[in-house]
Amino acid sequence: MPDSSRRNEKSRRAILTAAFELAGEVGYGKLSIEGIAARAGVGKQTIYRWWPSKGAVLFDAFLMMSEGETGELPYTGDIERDLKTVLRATVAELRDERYDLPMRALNTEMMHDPELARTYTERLEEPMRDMKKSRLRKAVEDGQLSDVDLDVAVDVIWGPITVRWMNRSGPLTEEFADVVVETALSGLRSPVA
Amino acid sequence: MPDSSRRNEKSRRAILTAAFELAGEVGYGKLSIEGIAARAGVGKQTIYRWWPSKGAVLFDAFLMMSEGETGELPYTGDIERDLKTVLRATVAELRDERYDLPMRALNTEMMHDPELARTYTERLEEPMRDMKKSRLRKAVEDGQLSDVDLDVAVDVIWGPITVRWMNRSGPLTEEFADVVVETALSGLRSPVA
Amino acid sequence: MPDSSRRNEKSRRAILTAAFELAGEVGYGKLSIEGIAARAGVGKQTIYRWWPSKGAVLFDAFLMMSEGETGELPYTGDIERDLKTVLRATVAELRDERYDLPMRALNTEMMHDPELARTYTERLEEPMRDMKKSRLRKAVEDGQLSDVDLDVAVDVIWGPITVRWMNRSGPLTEEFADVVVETALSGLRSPVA
Amino acid sequence: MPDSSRRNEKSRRAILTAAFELAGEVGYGKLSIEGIAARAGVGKQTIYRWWPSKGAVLFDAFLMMSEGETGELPYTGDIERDLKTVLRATVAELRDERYDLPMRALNTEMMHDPELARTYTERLEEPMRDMKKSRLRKAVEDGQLSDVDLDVAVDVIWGPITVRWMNRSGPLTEEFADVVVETALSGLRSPVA
DNA sequence: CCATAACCGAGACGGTACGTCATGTCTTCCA
DNA sequence: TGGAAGACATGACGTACCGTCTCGGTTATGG
Repeated sequence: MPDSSRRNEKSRRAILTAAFELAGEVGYGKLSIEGIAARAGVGKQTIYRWWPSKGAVLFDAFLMMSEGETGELPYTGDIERDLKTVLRATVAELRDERYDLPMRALNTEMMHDPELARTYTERLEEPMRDMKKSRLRKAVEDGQLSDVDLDVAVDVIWGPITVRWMNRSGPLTEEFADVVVETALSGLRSPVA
Repeated sequence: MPDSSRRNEKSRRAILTAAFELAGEVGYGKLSIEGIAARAGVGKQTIYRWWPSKGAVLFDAFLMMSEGETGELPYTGDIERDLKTVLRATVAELRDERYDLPMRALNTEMMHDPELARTYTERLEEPMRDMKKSRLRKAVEDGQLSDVDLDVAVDVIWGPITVRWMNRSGPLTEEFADVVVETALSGLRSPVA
Repeated sequence: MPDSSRRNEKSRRAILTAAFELAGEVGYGKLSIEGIAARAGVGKQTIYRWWPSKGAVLFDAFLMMSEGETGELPYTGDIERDLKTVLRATVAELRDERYDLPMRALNTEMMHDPELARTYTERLEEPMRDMKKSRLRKAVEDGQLSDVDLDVAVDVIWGPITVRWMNRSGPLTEEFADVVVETALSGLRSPVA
Repeated sequence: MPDSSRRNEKSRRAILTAAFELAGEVGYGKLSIEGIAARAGVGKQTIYRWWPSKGAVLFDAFLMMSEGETGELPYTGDIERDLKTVLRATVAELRDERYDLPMRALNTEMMHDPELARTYTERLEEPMRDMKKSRLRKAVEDGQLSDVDLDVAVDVIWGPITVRWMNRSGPLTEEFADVVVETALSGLRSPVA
C-alpha cells in the first residue's frame, strides 16, 4: 500500500481540481479517469494509487472545495425566516451551473456505491445535518418547534428540495423553498381537527 | 426514420425484459447495450434503431412493467392511516432487490438526461402524483387536511422517503415511514405558538 | 428459383451501372451491395435474387460495358507495329481512372473466387485471347513469327503489362509497352549463340 | 505516436504469425483484425497502434516469414537450365496451399493500397528483382543473353507466371514454366526474318 | 379479363466486424 | 521510490453491411 507521507501534494490538488472542473464541463457520462489524469498532467497510476474509484476522487474534490465551509446556520430568533434563508441559498446553489453537474456526478456515484455513500454521509452529510439539527434544537428551546425527531424534521424540510433537484420533477424556485418551509412547519392537518 | 408498423413486437418485449432483468442483476455500472442485446437474442442495431439511449430503454422497460398498475390510493376515511399504508408499501418496494437496482439505474439516467426526466415525469410521475393528490384532495374535503398546495404536500410526504432511498442517508424502515407521515401532518411548529 | 422471363430489365441495368460507377468512385474496399442497391434505387433482394455475389454483379457490369466491343486486332502486316499499337492502347486504358478502379475491384473478386475466375475466363478472357492468338497466327503465316505455343506467346507479351498494372511494380508507360514487344519478339538470347 | 522502444516483441510476433496463419486458413474475405487479435491473444488496439491497415500487418507477416531468405539464384553456367529451375520452384510455391492464400490476401491489399504496394516493392520485390537481374547479368557476361533492359527481361520471364497464378487464366504447371523460359529466351520472331 | 403468382421497393431483423475509447494493470524511465 | 508516460488485455461503444426475411404494391401472364 502506498506510503502517504511521500505523497505529492501538488499532484493531489491538480487531480481534485481537474476532476471537479471536468465533472462540471463534460458531465458525468464523459467524466473519465483518463481525462482527469490528462487535465491534471498526471499519470493514471497516480490516481489509481490513491483513490479506489472515480466516485472517491469526486468525493475528495468536494471535500477540498468545501474545506473551511462551515459553522452554523443563521439565527435571528425566527426559525421560519431562518429556514427560508437557508433553503433559498440551497436552491440558488443547486441552480448554479458550477455546482449542479459535479453534484449530480457525485450523487450518481453514491447511488451505486454504498461504501461511498457511507463515507459521504459521515464526512459531509452528518456535519451539515448536525448544523441543521443544531438550529432546529434551538428553535425547540425557543418554544417555536415541538419536540419531534430532529432527523425526520431535517428530512421533511430538505427532502422535497433535494428530490425536485434530482428528478427535475418540478420547478426549483425560491417560492417553492418558502412554501416547503411553511408547509413543513404548519403541517398538513386541518387546524380544526 | 424507422417505420414502426414493421416493428417486431417480440424483439421489443425481449429487449425491455432483458434490460430490466440485467439492471437488477448487474447494476447500472455494468449495464450495457451489448449485454441487453445478447440477453434478448437481438442485434444491437435493433436497439439503436428504436431507442435513443440506454436510459430510454430502461424507461420503456419500467413502462412495460408498470402497465396496468394503477388506479387509486386506499381510502378508509382516515388520511393518516392511509398514508402510512402507502408509504410502508413504497418502502417495501424500494427495499425489494428486484426493484431497487433497476430503479437506481433509471434514476441515474434521468439525473443526467433532462429529456428523459421530462418524459418520465409526464408518463410515470404525473399519473402517480395525480393519484396522490387525488387522495389528499379527498382528505381536504373530509376536513382532515387544510387547503395547502397539493404538489408541495406530495413532496413533503414522499420527498423524505425518496431521498433516504437514493442517498442511503439513514435507515429506510416502516417506522421511518410512519414518523414522516405523522410529522408532515402535524407540522414541526409547537402547538403552543 | 427466379423466373428470368419476369426480370425487370431497367432494374438490371441500373444495378450494373451503379456497380460499375461505384467501383470507380469508392474503390473495392467500400463497394457494398447496400450502396449499389441505394444508388440503383433498387431493393437489396433484387440483387441477391439474380446474382450470387458482389463479384458476379461486377462481372456482369463489365460484360454490359464491353458489349459490342470487339472484333479484331489491327493488321497492317507488321506484327511488331501492330502489337505496339495494341499494348499502348491497353496501357492507356489501364491508366484511365474510369477503368482502373472497377478493373481492380473485379480482379480482386476473381482472385478469391475461382468460380468467378472461370466464368470471367470463359466469357471475357477467352474471346480476347482468341483475338490476340488470331493476330499472332496471321503473323506466323506471314513468316514473321516462329511456330510457338500461341497461349504462351500471349502470356509473354501481355503478362508483363498486367503484372505492372496490378502490383505497381514499375512505371506503366508506352515506352514500357514498346520495349516489352521488342523483347518478346527478339528474345533474350544473344544472337551470337 | 507510439514509442516503439516500449513495444512488446512477443505480441508483435504473435500478431504476425496469427495473421499469416489465418490468411491461409480462412482466406482474404474472412480475414479480420478481430480474428487476428483473438488468435494472437492480443487486444485490437495493439494492432491498430502499430499498423495502419490489415494489409500492413499481412506485409509484415510476409517480411517476418521471409527473413533470412535470400542470397542468390542458382548458377550452373546454363541460363536456360537455371531459369527453369527457379521458375519451377516458383510454380511449386504458388501451388502450395500454405502460401497461396496468404499471398493472394497480400496481393489484394496491395492492389488497392498504393502505399502498401510501394513498401512491398521496396522491401520485398526489389531485393528479389535484384537477385534475378544479377543472375541475368551474369548470363549477359557469359555471352548467353543479349544486352537488353534487365527489368523488362525480368517482367517478360516472371510476368506470365504471376498472371496465370493471379487470374487462374490457365494451368500453372512446370511445363508451362519451361515453355515460358524457352519462349522468352528465343523470342517469338521467326529466325528466318 | 380478371386472378394469382412473380417481381419489385423498402427496410427490419440477427449477426459480424469495424475503428475508437476507457478501464485497471504493468513496465520503463526520470528526478 | 514516487510519479509521468504510456503499452497492454479487455470490453463496450455506435456504425456499416451482411444475407435473410417480411411487407404492400405493381406487372403480366394464363385459366
